[in-house]
Amino acid sequence: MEFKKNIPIYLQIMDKLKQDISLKVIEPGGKLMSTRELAVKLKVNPNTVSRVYRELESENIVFTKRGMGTFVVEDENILQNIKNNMANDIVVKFIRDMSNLNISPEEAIKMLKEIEEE
Amino acid sequence: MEFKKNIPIYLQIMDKLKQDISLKVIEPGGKLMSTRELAVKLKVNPNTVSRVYRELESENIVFTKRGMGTFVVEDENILQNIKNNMANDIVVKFIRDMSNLNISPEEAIKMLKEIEEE
Amino acid sequence: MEFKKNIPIYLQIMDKLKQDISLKVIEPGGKLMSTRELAVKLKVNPNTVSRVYRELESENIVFTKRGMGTFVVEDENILQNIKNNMANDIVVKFIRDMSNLNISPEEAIKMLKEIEEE
Amino acid sequence: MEFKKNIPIYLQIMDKLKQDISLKVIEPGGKLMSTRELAVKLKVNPNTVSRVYRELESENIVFTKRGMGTFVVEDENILQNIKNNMANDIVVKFIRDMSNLNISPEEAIKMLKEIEEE
DNA sequence: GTGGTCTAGACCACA
DNA sequence: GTGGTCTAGACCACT
Repeated sequence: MEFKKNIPIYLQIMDKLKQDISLKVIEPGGKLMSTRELAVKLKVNPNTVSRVYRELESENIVFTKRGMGTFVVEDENILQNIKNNMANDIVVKFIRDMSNLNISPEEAIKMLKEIEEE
Repeated sequence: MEFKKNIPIYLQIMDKLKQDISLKVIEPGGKLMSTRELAVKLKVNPNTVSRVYRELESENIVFTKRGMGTFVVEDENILQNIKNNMANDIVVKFIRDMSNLNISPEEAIKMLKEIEEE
Repeated sequence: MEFKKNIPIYLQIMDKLKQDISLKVIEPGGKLMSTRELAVKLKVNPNTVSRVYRELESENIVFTKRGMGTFVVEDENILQNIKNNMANDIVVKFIRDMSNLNISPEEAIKMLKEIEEE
Repeated sequence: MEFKKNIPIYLQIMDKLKQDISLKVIEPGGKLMSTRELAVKLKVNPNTVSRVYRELESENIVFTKRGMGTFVVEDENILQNIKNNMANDIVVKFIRDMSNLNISPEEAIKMLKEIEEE
């Protein structure tokens, strides 16, 4: 995994994990890699992974069992919502950004189709 | 103008000015407010505005005449491009963000239309 | 290092670093001194060094790893080009300056040889 | 006459006048345009031209007769030297700049010839 | 400890 | 009055 320059690494890792969870690459209730293990794999500082897990926990996406590791929650609804919320946020932001440029949603959709075809 | 917390103020001012320029709120060849004037208006430090003007100049959107002020370039093509580039960046980022969530452009467009109707 | 009066300090530091990098006094991929460290050494404000690093980054000569420091790029081609560009700029300026005085390149070269022998 | 961006206008005008004087476009003892006249012609602020004349006077290249105007000195030696001094300064600076890049005068001359041929 | 940003306030050259 | 540079010192996010 390569990291983009202008976005905090911990956020990039968080997003990747959220994707994996929402797409069930990691099963509900499944165990995440240990912070140390993941840090080695991604070549980042263990503190950075710690922060990722801490933030995911505060979003109720994972939980920690002392001495056991970190696990994905089993509540299907929560998992269901992760993807929806992320997508919704992105779409809303997109509409706002375009309207700031005086570009209507219809025009925006037209641009989307054009760029998609390239 | 109120500033978001997570984005550097100078970038937010830059974006606002780019919008104003691309929408011709500020005429091609027109003069921007002086650094001090804009700083007072936005309640930021003159240095921050200075940086904005410097970066806009390095993007060839404005130019400065020593002791005279800072002006929008007169080249219509460049101005045309500002808006296009900004819009393009937004659309590309949108497609990328959605595809990271395993959402196809078609689905994305569907969501766009739904949210628009709300 | 002593600074000339008429040239911005940050430009003088930039040029010195470019020299050091192009002459491989600082290795490709190597780490620059931290902003604070260099600021102390040169007896300038950390902000001034910060600006130097920012501008070098915008010229793709160095890059920064968040919280880690600032590093010389590893692309040998880019490094090759720094020296060539700097030298080329100097030569072109020289020719232009001399021709403004109605001195042909041939005469210029003659003067060069004379002065060199002194 | 168009002005370069990074060099003070008054210096650019000074250099142009020195050239004209050293190349005898303006005769020894001849009269310069009035500050006002030159300012209009160059589309610059009269203060700027004033400064040019003041600096030229302090270099003993011109002198002012109250109510009469500004004139080029008649001393041929001084005029002779203007060109030589300017050229010499340029050559010395060139050698210094190149040696900073670890480029010997011989290599510098080779580059000069190459660029000249382009 | 690292760079990034920001404020406050100063001085300068230029027009 | 204009932008450009610099210092001093602070706070922040990231590693």
